[in-house]
Amino acid sequence: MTGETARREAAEHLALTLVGAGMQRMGARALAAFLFSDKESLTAGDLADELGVSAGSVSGAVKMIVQMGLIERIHVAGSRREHFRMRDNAWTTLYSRQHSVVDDVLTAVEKGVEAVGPGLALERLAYMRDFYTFLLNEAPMLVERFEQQRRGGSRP
Amino acid sequence: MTGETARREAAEHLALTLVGAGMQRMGARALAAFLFSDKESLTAGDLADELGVSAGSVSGAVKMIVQMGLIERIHVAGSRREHFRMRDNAWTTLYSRQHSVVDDVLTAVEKGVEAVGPGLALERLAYMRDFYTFLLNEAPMLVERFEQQRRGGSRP
DNA sequence: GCGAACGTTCAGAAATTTCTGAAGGCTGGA
DNA sequence: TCCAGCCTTCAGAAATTTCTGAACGTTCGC
Repeated sequence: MTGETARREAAEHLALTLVGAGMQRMGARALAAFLFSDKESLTAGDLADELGVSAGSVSGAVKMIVQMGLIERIHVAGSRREHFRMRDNAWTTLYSRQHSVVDDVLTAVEKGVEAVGPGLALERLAYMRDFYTFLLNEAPMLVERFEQQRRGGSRP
Repeated sequence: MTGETARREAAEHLALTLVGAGMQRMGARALAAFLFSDKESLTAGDLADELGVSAGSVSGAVKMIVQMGLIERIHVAGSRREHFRMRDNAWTTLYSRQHSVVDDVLTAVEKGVEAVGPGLALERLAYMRDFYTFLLNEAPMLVERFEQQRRGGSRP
Protein backbone atom coordinates (compact mmCIF):
# COMPACT_ATOMS: atom_id res chain seq x y z
CA MET A 1 0.00 0.00 0.00
CA THR A 2 3.08 2.22 0.20
CA GLY A 3 1.59 4.40 2.94
CA GLU A 4 2.82 7.80 3.96
CA THR A 5 4.51 6.37 7.01
CA ALA A 6 6.48 3.85 5.01
CA ARG A 7 7.59 6.59 2.68
CA ARG A 8 8.88 8.77 5.49
CA GLU A 9 10.56 5.88 7.15
CA ALA A 10 12.37 4.95 3.97
CA ALA A 11 13.39 8.58 3.51
CA GLU A 12 14.80 8.83 7.02
CA HIS A 13 16.60 5.56 6.57
CA LEU A 14 18.28 6.74 3.41
CA ALA A 15 19.22 9.98 5.14
CA LEU A 16 20.84 8.04 7.95
CA THR A 17 22.79 5.97 5.46
CA LEU A 18 24.01 9.07 3.67
CA VAL A 19 25.19 10.41 7.01
CA GLY A 20 27.12 7.19 7.41
CA ALA A 21 28.66 7.93 4.04
CA GLY A 22 29.95 11.24 5.30
CA MET A 23 27.17 13.71 4.60
CA GLN A 24 25.97 16.16 7.26
CA ARG A 25 22.83 15.19 9.02
CA MET A 26 20.51 17.98 8.06
CA GLY A 27 21.75 18.13 4.50
CA ALA A 28 21.09 14.43 4.12
CA ARG A 29 17.59 14.72 5.55
CA ALA A 30 16.74 17.57 3.23
CA LEU A 31 18.09 15.72 0.22
CA ALA A 32 16.05 12.66 1.08
CA ALA A 33 12.96 14.82 1.40
CA PHE A 34 13.47 16.02 -2.16
CA LEU A 35 14.09 12.55 -3.46
CA PHE A 36 10.98 11.13 -1.90
CA SER A 37 8.64 13.95 -2.76
CA ASP A 38 6.22 13.66 -5.65
CA LYS A 39 6.17 17.41 -6.06
CA GLU A 40 8.23 19.05 -8.73
CA SER A 41 9.67 21.55 -6.27
CA LEU A 42 9.65 22.33 -2.56
CA THR A 43 9.89 25.57 -0.62
CA ALA A 44 11.95 26.11 2.48
CA GLY A 45 8.73 26.10 4.45
CA ASP A 46 7.69 22.76 3.02
CA LEU A 47 11.00 21.32 4.14
CA ALA A 48 10.69 22.75 7.62
CA ASP A 49 7.28 21.14 7.98
CA GLU A 50 8.32 17.82 6.50
CA LEU A 51 11.43 17.53 8.64
CA GLY A 52 10.10 19.22 11.76
CA VAL A 53 13.06 21.57 12.19
CA SER A 54 13.62 25.30 12.43
CA ALA A 55 13.74 27.62 9.45
CA GLY A 56 17.38 28.33 10.25
CA SER A 57 18.32 24.70 9.95
CA VAL A 58 16.56 24.42 6.62
CA SER A 59 18.35 27.48 5.36
CA GLY A 60 21.72 25.98 6.20
CA ALA A 61 20.92 22.58 4.77
CA VAL A 62 19.57 23.99 1.54
CA LYS A 63 22.57 26.22 1.14
CA MET A 64 24.82 23.21 1.41
CA ILE A 65 23.09 20.97 -1.07
CA VAL A 66 22.67 23.80 -3.52
CA GLN A 67 26.40 24.30 -3.34
CA MET A 68 26.90 20.61 -3.92
CA GLY A 69 24.97 21.01 -7.13
CA LEU A 70 22.23 18.58 -6.14
CA ILE A 71 19.29 20.98 -6.09
CA GLU A 72 18.69 24.37 -7.66
CA ARG A 73 16.78 27.49 -6.81
CA ILE A 74 13.94 28.30 -9.14
CA HIS A 75 11.47 31.14 -9.28
CA VAL A 76 7.87 30.23 -9.67
CA ALA A 77 5.70 32.96 -11.09
CA GLY A 78 2.85 33.85 -8.77
CA SER A 79 4.55 32.44 -5.70
CA ARG A 80 6.38 34.64 -3.32
CA ARG A 81 8.40 31.85 -1.88
CA GLU A 82 11.61 30.45 -3.20
CA HIS A 83 11.32 27.03 -4.71
CA PHE A 84 13.98 24.39 -4.95
CA ARG A 85 14.08 21.28 -7.05
CA MET A 86 16.44 18.42 -7.62
CA ARG A 87 18.66 18.76 -10.61
CA ASP A 88 18.42 16.11 -13.26
CA ASN A 89 22.05 15.21 -13.16
CA ALA A 90 22.30 15.30 -9.40
CA TRP A 91 23.95 11.94 -8.96
CA THR A 92 26.50 12.19 -11.67
CA THR A 93 27.29 15.66 -10.36
CA LEU A 94 27.75 14.34 -6.87
CA TYR A 95 30.06 11.66 -8.17
CA SER A 96 32.17 14.19 -9.99
CA ARG A 97 32.35 16.43 -6.94
CA GLN A 98 33.62 13.60 -4.85
CA HIS A 99 36.40 13.33 -7.32
CA SER A 100 37.37 16.91 -6.76
CA VAL A 101 38.14 15.82 -3.21
CA VAL A 102 40.32 13.14 -4.72
CA ASP A 103 42.01 15.88 -6.67
CA ASP A 104 42.94 17.66 -3.45
CA VAL A 105 44.43 14.49 -2.07
CA LEU A 106 46.38 13.99 -5.25
CA THR A 107 47.86 17.46 -5.02
CA ALA A 108 48.96 16.79 -1.46
CA VAL A 109 50.56 13.52 -2.52
CA GLU A 110 52.45 15.22 -5.31
CA LYS A 111 53.88 17.67 -2.84
CA GLY A 112 54.96 14.68 -0.81
CA VAL A 113 56.69 13.12 -3.78
CA GLU A 114 58.75 16.26 -4.11
CA ALA A 115 59.54 16.44 -0.43
CA VAL A 116 61.10 13.02 0.08
CA GLY A 117 64.30 11.58 -1.25
CA PRO A 118 64.62 8.16 -2.90
CA GLY A 119 63.49 5.29 -0.72
CA LEU A 120 60.46 3.35 0.39
CA ALA A 121 58.41 6.44 1.08
CA LEU A 122 58.94 7.69 -2.44
CA GLU A 123 57.85 4.36 -3.85
CA ARG A 124 54.67 4.34 -1.79
CA LEU A 125 53.82 7.91 -2.62
CA ALA A 126 54.44 7.36 -6.31
CA TYR A 127 52.15 4.35 -6.30
CA MET A 128 49.43 6.28 -4.58
CA ARG A 129 49.85 9.14 -7.01
CA ASP A 130 49.57 6.80 -9.98
CA PHE A 131 46.43 5.17 -8.70
CA TYR A 132 44.61 8.37 -7.97
CA THR A 133 45.71 9.89 -11.24
CA PHE A 134 44.27 6.90 -13.00
CA LEU A 135 40.98 7.24 -11.15
CA LEU A 136 40.72 10.90 -11.93
CA ASN A 137 41.21 10.20 -15.60
CA GLU A 138 38.70 7.41 -15.73
CA ALA A 139 35.88 9.02 -13.77
CA PRO A 140 34.54 11.29 -16.50
CA MET A 141 34.54 8.39 -18.94
CA LEU A 142 32.54 6.30 -16.51
CA VAL A 143 29.87 8.94 -16.19
CA GLU A 144 29.85 9.41 -19.93
CA ARG A 145 29.38 5.71 -20.42
CA PHE A 146 26.49 5.60 -17.99
CA GLU A 147 24.68 8.41 -19.70
CA GLN A 148 25.23 6.90 -23.09
CA GLN A 149 23.94 3.56 -21.95
CA ARG A 150 20.92 5.17 -20.40
CA ARG A 151 20.10 7.25 -23.44
CA GLY A 152 20.74 4.90 -26.25
CA GLY A 153 21.05 1.33 -25.11
CA SER A 154 23.87 -0.63 -26.71
CA ARG A 155 26.58 0.93 -28.79
CA PRO A 156 27.27 -0.08 -32.41
CA MET B 1 67.37 19.02 -0.10
CA THR B 2 64.18 17.31 1.05
CA GLY B 3 64.88 17.88 4.74
CA GLU B 4 63.19 16.19 7.63
CA THR B 5 61.05 19.20 8.28
CA ALA B 6 59.75 19.33 4.74
CA ARG B 7 58.88 15.66 4.95
CA ARG B 8 56.88 16.07 8.13
CA GLU B 9 55.17 19.10 6.79
CA ALA B 10 54.12 17.29 3.66
CA ALA B 11 52.89 14.38 5.78
CA GLU B 12 50.80 16.61 8.01
CA HIS B 13 49.42 18.39 4.99
CA LEU B 14 48.33 15.13 3.41
CA ALA B 15 46.76 14.08 6.70
CA LEU B 16 44.79 17.30 6.84
CA THR B 17 43.57 16.75 3.29
CA LEU B 18 42.47 13.23 4.11
CA VAL B 19 40.53 14.61 7.05
CA GLY B 20 38.85 16.95 4.61
CA ALA B 21 37.96 13.88 2.58
CA GLY B 22 36.15 12.39 5.57
CA MET B 23 38.80 10.45 7.46
CA GLN B 24 39.21 10.80 11.21
CA ARG B 25 42.01 13.02 12.31
CA MET B 26 44.22 10.61 14.16
CA GLY B 27 43.72 7.82 11.65
CA ALA B 28 44.76 10.14 8.87
CA ARG B 29 47.85 11.28 10.71
CA ALA B 30 48.90 7.72 11.42
CA LEU B 31 48.35 6.70 7.83
CA ALA B 32 50.43 9.61 6.58
CA ALA B 33 53.20 8.61 8.99
CA PHE B 34 53.32 5.18 7.40
CA LEU B 35 53.28 6.57 3.89
CA PHE B 36 56.13 8.94 4.53
CA SER B 37 58.34 6.58 6.48
CA ASP B 38 61.31 4.90 4.84
CA LYS B 39 61.10 2.05 7.28
CA GLU B 40 59.49 -1.19 6.32
CA SER B 41 57.37 -1.25 9.44
CA LEU B 42 56.59 0.90 12.46
CA THR B 43 55.69 0.08 16.05
CA ALA B 44 52.99 1.76 18.08
CA GLY B 45 55.75 3.46 20.02
CA ASP B 46 57.33 4.82 16.84
CA LEU B 47 54.02 6.33 15.88
CA ALA B 48 53.48 7.89 19.28
CA ASP B 49 56.89 9.55 19.03
CA GLU B 50 56.47 10.67 15.45
CA LEU B 51 53.03 12.14 16.01
CA GLY B 52 53.54 13.37 19.55
CA VAL B 53 50.38 11.80 20.95
CA SER B 54 49.45 9.38 23.69
CA ALA B 55 49.72 5.62 23.40
CA GLY B 56 45.97 5.42 23.72
CA SER B 57 45.40 7.57 20.69
CA VAL B 58 47.80 5.52 18.66
CA SER B 59 46.04 2.36 19.68
CA GLY B 60 42.71 3.68 18.48
CA ALA B 61 44.08 5.05 15.23
CA VAL B 62 45.92 1.86 14.39
CA LYS B 63 42.86 -0.20 15.15
CA MET B 64 40.89 1.84 12.69
CA ILE B 65 43.27 1.73 9.77
CA VAL B 66 43.92 -1.95 10.30
CA GLN B 67 40.21 -2.49 10.02
CA MET B 68 40.15 -0.42 6.85
CA GLY B 69 42.67 -2.85 5.41
CA LEU B 70 45.35 -0.23 4.87
CA ILE B 71 47.98 -1.58 7.23
CA GLU B 72 48.59 -4.97 8.76
CA ARG B 73 49.99 -6.30 11.97
CA ILE B 74 53.18 -8.32 11.60
CA HIS B 75 55.33 -10.16 14.08
CA VAL B 76 59.02 -9.53 13.93
CA ALA B 77 61.17 -12.26 15.45
CA GLY B 78 63.37 -10.94 18.22
CA SER B 79 61.22 -7.90 18.84
CA ARG B 80 58.72 -7.82 21.60
CA ARG B 81 56.76 -4.99 20.10
CA GLU B 82 54.03 -5.27 17.55
CA HIS B 83 54.95 -4.00 14.14
CA PHE B 84 52.65 -2.60 11.51
CA ARG B 85 53.24 -2.02 7.85
CA MET B 86 51.32 -0.68 4.93
CA ARG B 87 49.72 -3.27 2.75
CA ASP B 88 50.73 -3.34 -0.86
CA ASN B 89 47.24 -2.96 -2.17
CA ALA B 90 46.22 -0.32 0.31
CA TRP B 91 44.81 2.17 -2.15
CA THR B 92 42.86 -0.19 -4.29
CA THR B 93 41.52 -1.68 -1.07
CA LEU B 94 40.48 1.72 0.19
CA TYR B 95 38.73 2.41 -3.08
CA SER B 96 36.82 -0.83 -2.88
CA ARG B 97 35.83 -0.17 0.71
CA GLN B 98 34.41 3.17 -0.19
CA HIS B 99 32.24 1.31 -2.60
CA SER B 100 30.85 -0.83 0.17
CA VAL B 101 29.47 2.40 1.57
CA VAL B 102 27.90 2.96 -1.81
CA ASP B 103 26.40 -0.47 -1.46
CA ASP B 104 24.69 0.54 1.78
CA VAL B 105 23.23 3.58 0.11
CA LEU B 106 22.03 1.46 -2.76
CA THR B 107 20.23 -0.88 -0.40
CA ALA B 108 18.48 2.04 1.25
CA VAL B 109 17.43 3.39 -2.13
CA GLU B 110 16.01 0.06 -3.14
CA LYS B 111 13.90 0.03 -0.02
CA GLY B 112 12.69 3.43 -1.05
CA VAL B 113 11.74 2.22 -4.50
CA GLU B 114 9.55 -0.37 -2.86
CA ALA B 115 8.00 2.09 -0.44
CA VAL B 116 6.68 4.67 -2.88
CA GLY B 117 3.92 4.43 -5.46
CA PRO B 118 4.27 5.55 -9.07
CA GLY B 119 5.17 9.19 -9.50
CA LEU B 120 8.07 11.61 -9.56
CA ALA B 121 9.66 10.16 -6.45
CA LEU B 122 9.76 6.71 -7.98
CA GLU B 123 11.40 8.07 -11.10
CA ARG B 124 14.06 9.86 -9.12
CA LEU B 125 14.75 6.88 -6.91
CA ALA B 126 14.95 4.55 -9.87
CA TYR B 127 17.43 6.82 -11.60
CA MET B 128 19.58 6.98 -8.50
CA ARG B 129 19.42 3.23 -8.15
CA ASP B 130 20.50 2.71 -11.74
CA PHE B 131 23.45 5.03 -11.45
CA TYR B 132 24.79 3.52 -8.28
CA THR B 133 24.26 0.04 -9.57
CA PHE B 134 26.26 0.96 -12.61
CA LEU B 135 29.08 2.34 -10.47
CA LEU B 136 29.16 -0.71 -8.29
CA ASN B 137 29.50 -2.94 -11.33
CA GLU B 138 32.21 -0.89 -12.93
CA ALA B 139 34.40 -0.31 -9.88
CA PRO B 140 36.09 -3.73 -9.79
CA MET B 141 36.81 -3.50 -13.50
CA LEU B 142 38.47 -0.14 -12.98
CA VAL B 143 40.77 -1.49 -10.34
CA GLU B 144 41.52 -4.49 -12.49
CA ARG B 145 42.39 -2.26 -15.39
CA PHE B 146 44.73 -0.19 -13.26
CA GLU B 147 46.61 -3.19 -12.01
CA GLN B 148 46.89 -4.62 -15.49
CA GLN B 149 48.22 -1.39 -16.86
CA ARG B 150 50.71 -1.11 -14.05
CA ARG B 151 51.94 -4.64 -14.48
CA GLY B 152 52.08 -4.92 -18.18
CA GLY B 153 52.37 -1.54 -19.76
CA SER B 154 50.29 -1.00 -22.90
CA ARG B 155 47.77 -3.49 -24.12
CA PRO B 156 47.96 -5.06 -27.60
C1' DG C 1 5.28 53.73 -0.02
C1' DC C 2 3.35 50.25 3.70
C1' DG C 3 2.75 46.06 5.60
C1' DA C 4 3.21 41.28 5.93
C1' DA C 5 5.22 37.01 4.73
C1' DC C 6 9.68 34.70 3.97
C1' DG C 7 14.30 33.66 4.14
C1' DT C 8 18.97 34.47 6.12
C1' DT C 9 22.36 35.22 9.58
C1' DC C 10 24.47 34.67 13.93
C1' DA C 11 25.34 33.97 18.90
C1' DG C 12 24.85 30.68 22.08
C1' DA C 13 23.10 25.94 23.71
C1' DA C 14 23.26 21.11 23.03
C1' DA C 15 25.08 17.01 21.28
C1' DT C 16 28.66 14.49 19.41
C1' DT C 17 33.25 13.35 18.45
C1' DT C 18 38.05 13.05 19.74
C1' DC C 19 41.99 12.85 22.85
C1' DT C 20 44.23 11.81 27.02
C1' DG C 21 46.05 9.49 31.11
C1' DA C 22 45.65 5.98 34.33
C1' DA C 23 44.65 1.25 35.29
C1' DG C 24 44.90 -3.39 33.78
C1' DG C 25 46.19 -7.49 30.94
C1' DC C 26 49.33 -10.16 28.12
C1' DT C 27 53.81 -11.97 26.67
C1' DG C 28 58.45 -13.52 26.82
C1' DG C 29 62.72 -13.86 29.36
C1' DA C 30 65.08 -14.86 33.66
C1' DT D 1 56.92 -18.10 39.05
C1' DC D 2 57.96 -13.39 38.84
C1' DC D 3 59.15 -9.18 36.44
C1' DA D 4 59.36 -5.67 33.00
C1' DG D 5 57.86 -3.74 28.95
C1' DC D 6 54.22 -2.97 25.79
C1' DC D 7 49.60 -2.51 24.30
C1' DT D 8 44.59 -1.91 25.10
C1' DT D 9 40.56 -0.18 27.34
C1' DC D 10 37.77 3.23 29.40
C1' DA D 11 35.99 7.27 31.95
C1' DG D 12 36.14 11.86 31.73
C1' DA D 13 37.97 16.41 29.68
C1' DA D 14 38.38 19.17 25.66
C1' DA D 15 37.28 20.51 21.16
C1' DT D 16 34.34 20.53 17.42
C1' DT D 17 30.14 20.23 15.06
C1' DT D 18 25.24 20.96 14.77
C1' DC D 19 20.81 23.02 15.85
C1' DT D 20 17.89 26.56 17.36
C1' DG D 21 15.51 30.97 18.00
C1' DA D 22 15.48 35.74 17.64
C1' DA D 23 16.67 39.77 15.07
C1' DC D 24 17.25 41.61 10.58
C1' DG D 25 16.80 42.19 5.34
C1' DT D 26 14.05 41.60 1.15
C1' DT D 27 10.36 41.29 -1.85
C1' DC D 28 5.74 41.53 -3.47
C1' DG D 29 0.86 42.73 -3.20
C1' DC D 30 -1.88 46.40 -2.12
